[in-house]
Amino acid sequence: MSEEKSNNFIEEIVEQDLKEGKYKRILTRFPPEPNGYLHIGHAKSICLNFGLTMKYNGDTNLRFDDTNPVTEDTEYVESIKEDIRWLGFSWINEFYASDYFERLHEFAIELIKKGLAYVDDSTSEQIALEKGSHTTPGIENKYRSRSVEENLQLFAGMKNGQFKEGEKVLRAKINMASTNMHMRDPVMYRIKYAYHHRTGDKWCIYPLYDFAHGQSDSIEKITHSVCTLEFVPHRELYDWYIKELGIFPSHQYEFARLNMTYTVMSKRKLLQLVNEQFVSGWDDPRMPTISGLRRKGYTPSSIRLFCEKIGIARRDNLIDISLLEFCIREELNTTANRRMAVINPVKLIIENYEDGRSERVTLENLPNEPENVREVSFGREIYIEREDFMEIPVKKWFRLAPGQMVRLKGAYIIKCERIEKDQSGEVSCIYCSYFPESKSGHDTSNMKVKGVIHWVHALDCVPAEFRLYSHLFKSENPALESGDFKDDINPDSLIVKRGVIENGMKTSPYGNHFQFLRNGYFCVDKDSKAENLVFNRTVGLKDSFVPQKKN
RNA sequence: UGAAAUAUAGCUUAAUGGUAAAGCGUUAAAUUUUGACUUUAAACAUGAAGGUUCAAUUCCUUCUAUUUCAACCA
Repeated sequence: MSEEKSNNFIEEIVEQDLKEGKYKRILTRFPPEPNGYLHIGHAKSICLNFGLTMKYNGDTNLRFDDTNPVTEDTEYVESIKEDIRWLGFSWINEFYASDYFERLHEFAIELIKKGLAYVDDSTSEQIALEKGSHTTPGIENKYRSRSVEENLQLFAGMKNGQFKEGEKVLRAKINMASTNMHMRDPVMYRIKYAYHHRTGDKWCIYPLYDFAHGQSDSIEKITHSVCTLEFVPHRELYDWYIKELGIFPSHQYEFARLNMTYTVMSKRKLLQLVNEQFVSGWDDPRMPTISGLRRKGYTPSSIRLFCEKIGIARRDNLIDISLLEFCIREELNTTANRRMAVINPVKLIIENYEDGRSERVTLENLPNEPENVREVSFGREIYIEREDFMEIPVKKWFRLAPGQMVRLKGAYIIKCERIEKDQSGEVSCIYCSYFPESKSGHDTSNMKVKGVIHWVHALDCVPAEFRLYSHLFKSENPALESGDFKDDINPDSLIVKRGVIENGMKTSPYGNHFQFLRNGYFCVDKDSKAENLVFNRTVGLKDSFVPQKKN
């Protein structure tokens, strides 16, 4: 009974290749650079790469693209592995581009010997200048015609530390007039006296992305090397190295990267938000990182569902963040236990309810599971949400207002008799009467009320901190804003509230998900302690109530 | 003044040389002890111009718009 889902264009290619017998088995790879945390855009790529080989019975390698020792770190390696596992995927091999430094070095020598690579003594500025522009071809410099022997000798010198950083590079000899800038004698190796997180001080020359990625794919015999659209112009070079080296022909296919409203996806910008402390860290719940979403209360399956829903194509896109929110609501609606929490409390006293009396009322943990219940304490003094009372109600106001009646969820119908205000004019207490025969489950009152509100017994509750998150940025596409993207940060992206919650929540461990009735889905934050419960709002409930103008 | 990629409802993704489909979002209504969920309904699309054709969103040409490309980053 599964609904037909059409293949995306990469699945079409894979099916075709399999059908034609081009490959017996496919192999993909996920190639992160360990210089930052994974974000929801990476999740799209992960779901694609691993999803492809799950669907077509192949394997996926995890390969760290660690060719730039100055920005990379093992902290990132560990977080990346954790995030992929958490998303529910497992790789068959864990590889590192640095595993291939020896091989890559041999490849470079091979190209020098073929007369296809040369050592250039120019400065980076000179090289950039000689590259020309989109409209003018580049020019060939004097080092381009060095002999094979000289190149071999100089490259050995580079490797052996005879030159300073920036003094020399190894370049491929391709075509300085190509319309593709990447083919104008791209740099293959540069000198860097930097400690590498895996190879230590063994090397002082490091290959660039283009000279490492395709060959790494080839060494691993990757059949389908999937990446994002910015790499389209690199494909010609990717193919060139593979062809000239005569190695296994991996193929590159590109899809459009994910963009999402009200957030940024560039690692550079995310790093800036962390470093400049606009957020508390990579796992701040406002970050679009996997770890941030996890802390905010997103589940692996909700993220996978999201990735499935956004699809794979080649056109630029800006996904509405409401789709992500839909995916987590849909799941949590069926799995998250209901609890009552009052985030912005105001006291309510039921004057005709005997002082000192209390009783237990029964509430469902999950709708549609009538057996699955808990008991909650009820009494004369309770807290309700400040927003559930309006002194001068708007039209179609179903909640509490002077003289108006409402049901307390799972308990009685009450009627607002009068209110009390403090010096500042704010409501400090709401006085009500209740109808004893209206008790939930035993209601003989025959009364009908439109509104049902949640509440917490004042004598049997615990204080709690609620962290209410909203969009990190004010505009839909912060990347498009001119000037500093940080000026667009939403000052209200985190609002901390102190309220109360029904008793019995003290021992909920980190990560547990709840629906706080009428307030939204929340999870226990890692900062939560028995003395100070902390809940993160994962996402609010849909709210179709739009206040009309006052009556 | 270059090259490449892309263009289907508000967003995302389908499909087809012959009635353009779905999810999200939006708007109504029903239901409801969560103004949630659920159910029902509604509105909204093939960038433009030519050409081939009985018939073009699909094929061809041109135009326009958007994105990407000149790091010793990936």
